[in-house]
Amino acid sequence: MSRYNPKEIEPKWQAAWAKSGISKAVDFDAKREKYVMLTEFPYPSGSGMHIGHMREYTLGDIMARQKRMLGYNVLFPMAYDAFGLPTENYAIKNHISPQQATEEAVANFQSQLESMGFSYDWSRSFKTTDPDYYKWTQWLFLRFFKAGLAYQAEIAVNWCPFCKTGLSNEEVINGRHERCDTVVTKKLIKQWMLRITDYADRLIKGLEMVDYPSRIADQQISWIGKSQGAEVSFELEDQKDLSLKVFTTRPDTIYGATFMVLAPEHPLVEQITTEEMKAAVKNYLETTATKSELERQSADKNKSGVFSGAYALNPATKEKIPIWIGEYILMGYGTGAIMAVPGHDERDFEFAQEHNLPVKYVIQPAKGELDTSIPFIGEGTIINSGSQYNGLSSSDAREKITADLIKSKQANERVNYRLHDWIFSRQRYWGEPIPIIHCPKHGAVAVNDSDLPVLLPEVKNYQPTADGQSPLAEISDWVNTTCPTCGLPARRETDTMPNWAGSSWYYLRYFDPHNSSAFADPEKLKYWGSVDLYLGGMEHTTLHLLYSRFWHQFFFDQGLVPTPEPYLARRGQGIVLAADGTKMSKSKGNVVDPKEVIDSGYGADALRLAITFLAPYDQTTPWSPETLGGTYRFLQRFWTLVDQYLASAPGTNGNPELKKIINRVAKQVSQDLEQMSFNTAIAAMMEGLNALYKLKAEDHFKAKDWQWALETFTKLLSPFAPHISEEIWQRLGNQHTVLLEKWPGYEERWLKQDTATIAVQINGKLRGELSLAINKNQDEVVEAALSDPKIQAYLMGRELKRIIYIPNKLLSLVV
RNA sequence: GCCGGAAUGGCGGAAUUGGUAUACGCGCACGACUCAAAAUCGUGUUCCUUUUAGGAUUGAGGGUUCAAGUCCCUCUUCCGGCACCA
Repeated sequence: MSRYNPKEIEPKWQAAWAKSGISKAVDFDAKREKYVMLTEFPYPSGSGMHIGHMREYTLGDIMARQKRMLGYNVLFPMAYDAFGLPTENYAIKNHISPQQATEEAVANFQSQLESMGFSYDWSRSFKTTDPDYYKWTQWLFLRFFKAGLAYQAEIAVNWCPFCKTGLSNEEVINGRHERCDTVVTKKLIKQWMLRITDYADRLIKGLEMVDYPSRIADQQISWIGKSQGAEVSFELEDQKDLSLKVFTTRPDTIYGATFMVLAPEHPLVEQITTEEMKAAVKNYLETTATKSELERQSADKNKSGVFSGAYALNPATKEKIPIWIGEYILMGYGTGAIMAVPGHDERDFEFAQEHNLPVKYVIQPAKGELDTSIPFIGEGTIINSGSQYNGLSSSDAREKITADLIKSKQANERVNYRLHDWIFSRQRYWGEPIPIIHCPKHGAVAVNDSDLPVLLPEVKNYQPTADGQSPLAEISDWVNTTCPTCGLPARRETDTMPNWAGSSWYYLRYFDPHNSSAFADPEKLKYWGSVDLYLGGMEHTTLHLLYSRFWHQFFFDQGLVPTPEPYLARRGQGIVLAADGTKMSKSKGNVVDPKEVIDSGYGADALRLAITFLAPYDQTTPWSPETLGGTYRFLQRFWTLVDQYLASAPGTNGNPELKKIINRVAKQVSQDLEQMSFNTAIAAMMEGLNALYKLKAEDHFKAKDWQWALETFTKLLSPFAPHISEEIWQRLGNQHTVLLEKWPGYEERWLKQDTATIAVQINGKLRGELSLAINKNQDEVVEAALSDPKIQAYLMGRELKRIIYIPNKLLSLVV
């Protein structure tokens, strides 16, 4: 009798698999179908990974392993996304270099991943910080630059005072930097930008050709925030040479525009403010400027404002309307100015009340009275708007008024996006240098492709500076260079790329990780194509996932990749919370370290099963150590059953029950894996094992199919718990690995039952059960039911009105 | 406020898409083994009652149907995303 001891068998098989290279993907393999399975590559931070991170990797590993058994040429790689703020901040805190911090973290991550037994093709691994890799990140950036999609602009960016760097909109969550939780301020700096807004429509449309869950697609669509409307010009009363452009989705309400509001940062504020109002406006601008983004958003949505003293002319009514300045108008959206229609917009209504401005209603609800104590937001019938529009429905009026304004050249159709261009520079050390040289004569010039990579110099001092300059600016022998165009002295760009740069194209590098003459060989790009299944966190939906789709679509347009979308299917796993239902975090001390679980004796297999069995993969669930006990017991029970079998004499009898049990499990597990219903697949195996135990208690391994049954069960278990499966497979007398065995099919003939349990309902209530031979017809079943004394009692003296029979399942009698 | 998702035993969760609600696991109870405990094995476990039986039950209320966790209407709560976006 042997004991199940994961500590002994797991390291043994991990070493054996590494040696035999069973996880290697084969380029251009013609024999088998290919399958590209990706899980997001991790950011190697100092604190290591907890079991929550392992959920994604475990699920990916199960899928990859099963696809191999189904005969696919599986590409299942892993790499490290090592540039970026957390590593750098960690290095600063611990007084080590980011290079060293990265190396240590990667070593730790690697050993964590290996201890889980994941079947990655490690020969395709890399770090985004490898010069061989970021050479191509820089090269790809220059494609954007040469296509005019990377440009410099001086804008007020989100500035993290802790990390001392500018951030993209996507990195600011509730007014805070998503990496360090510091409240973000605004700072005016010259930034590199990527024109992601050029791809806004494509990013929405592209979702139609991929299989993403609706919550992911919806989130991207609402982040892009497309809205259709018109840009209307308002003339200024005293300065006829100037006009004020506003964006509106409701041109039908233009007759109700009784004032205008500009964002405090609007460029026209200074020009239009009258002498008398100068002091008040100046005062107002100063107060709003000191507020952080968070304060400005959360200050009870107040409707503060100041009158500029100037007036505009409403193009529809030709009336003179006052121009105000208010912080509820955002410079970053539309034109940074609005026509205020207090009768039909809640915010404008509040502003009008606050500052005693007139309210005019131009739409009447189709039903009921107009309530003039609140704004009316809905659709209805036009009133007070000139004879050509009055009486029209508001939607018809919207079209007609827009058309008329366009005809008189007072408006244009316009589509607005909430998405902004991607702020792409960081004033930090630990990132890819932006491969640009600033020449006094030629401006920003691309580094020659042949001079790539622009190596990140190793320096002693890499702390961020408060003045908005990257620490690279202080390294004069690196900064000073010559212009690639004219050879005159010039300066290197000192900003670096955000950590989203390297991750925007890494999946392409897996296809050809060691190529030194191209980011990937076009033939390999063609062979591997797109990622078939991409598993990752929901938190990346509007960050990495959106960014990398944008890069890919641009590459497609440039002819660099053969596919229009990078990821054919995306699935997002749910978060594993701590046992108390809160988020696992190092500061709370509730993090569960996979290594500790493994070393405590449960082993990787039981942990893999527990993570998977916990709940549906896409559901956020608290971790439960008790589940781990359950999955360990399950493995142990399987081990013991095999052990008992090996100690028994070879069987000779036939027993179809074995065929039935195993076929049932094979069917359930196969179907569940197809639908990624991992938890029920494990439940099916547990049920199967229970049934095997019951059978064993009856026949004591006398049946001759036990060898086949146990082997098949091992195959089914192997994607989930590979170590124990491999060990048992060998103990059952097999020489070669179980991991490349053919995935077990199932035969329907074994799944057929010879008796059916038929539920009998009377007036919708369950009143009895009949155990009958299968496929009886309705009359036979009714007859059987009527002869059942229990059912007779219920039918006594009542008339049978209706009979509904669902074959082999249910008989419903209505009396 | 808007857009998604969810609510099922003491707990995590099943339910072939309208057909026997509570699979599987945890926990708990009892029993076996043991000097004892742990481990292991076996049995039971939705709730209520007047317990050879009956009744109720999938967040609440209504509806459709022979039949509803599943479909329709109204509402509550929770989670995620967006949010002064004109």
